Amino acid sequence: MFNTVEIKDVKNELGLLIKALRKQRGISQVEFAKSLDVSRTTIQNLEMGKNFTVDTILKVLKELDLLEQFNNEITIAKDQVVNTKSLY
Amino acid sequence: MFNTVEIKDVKNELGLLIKALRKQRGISQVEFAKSLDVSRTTIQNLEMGKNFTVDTILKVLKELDLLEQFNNEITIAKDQVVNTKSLY
DNA sequence: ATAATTTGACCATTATATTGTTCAATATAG
DNA sequence: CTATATTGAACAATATAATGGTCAAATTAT
Repeated sequence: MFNTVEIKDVKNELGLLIKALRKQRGISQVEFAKSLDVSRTTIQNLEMGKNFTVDTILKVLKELDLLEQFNNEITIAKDQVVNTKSLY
Repeated sequence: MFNTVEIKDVKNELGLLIKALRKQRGISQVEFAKSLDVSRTTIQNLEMGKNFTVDTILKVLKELDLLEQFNNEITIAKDQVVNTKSLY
């Protein structure tokens, strides 16, 4: 009835997205790892849905030129929450 | 000239966003930590811009009822990349 | 004002992410 | 087809995130 998404599933989807973006650039895990200055094991775990740190995913976003956009979105979201005093 | 966003800055902004969302709910770090089944130290580090794992941030999103939406967005993004064969 | 709560900081221990490596299976190139 | 490159898996060692605790400063309530 209620389709509750599991954290495990989200990590799997996230891994598949990163893998797809990497393949889109036509580079191997080894090359990708080098450009992020992390080990291939880290990339592999990330793509296979294992747990990992925000540092790793942010390095990925930076390499894919998505870091600035991501930062803008969370900054805007933050400012909205901060500046919106509840009226009740 | 080029305003390059640092990973450190993004973690800071992310921490401030989580903190703002928690305050919006009017709950303390202790209460928030309990509802996520993590320690207060983890919440504090997260809010103070330290490094943390995706498991932690996904627990936050789940508690804030944002996990399903986040999952949808990355799934759609993934499918777009996978199904878009380059025409060149 | 004081009392109570919350938060930032620090510390030691435990849990686990990261690293570097090897190997077999798979995919890609020749 | 064969040769090469890539990937998934497993492992031990290292780095570091998570935990549980204390304390002082700051915030909030009374």
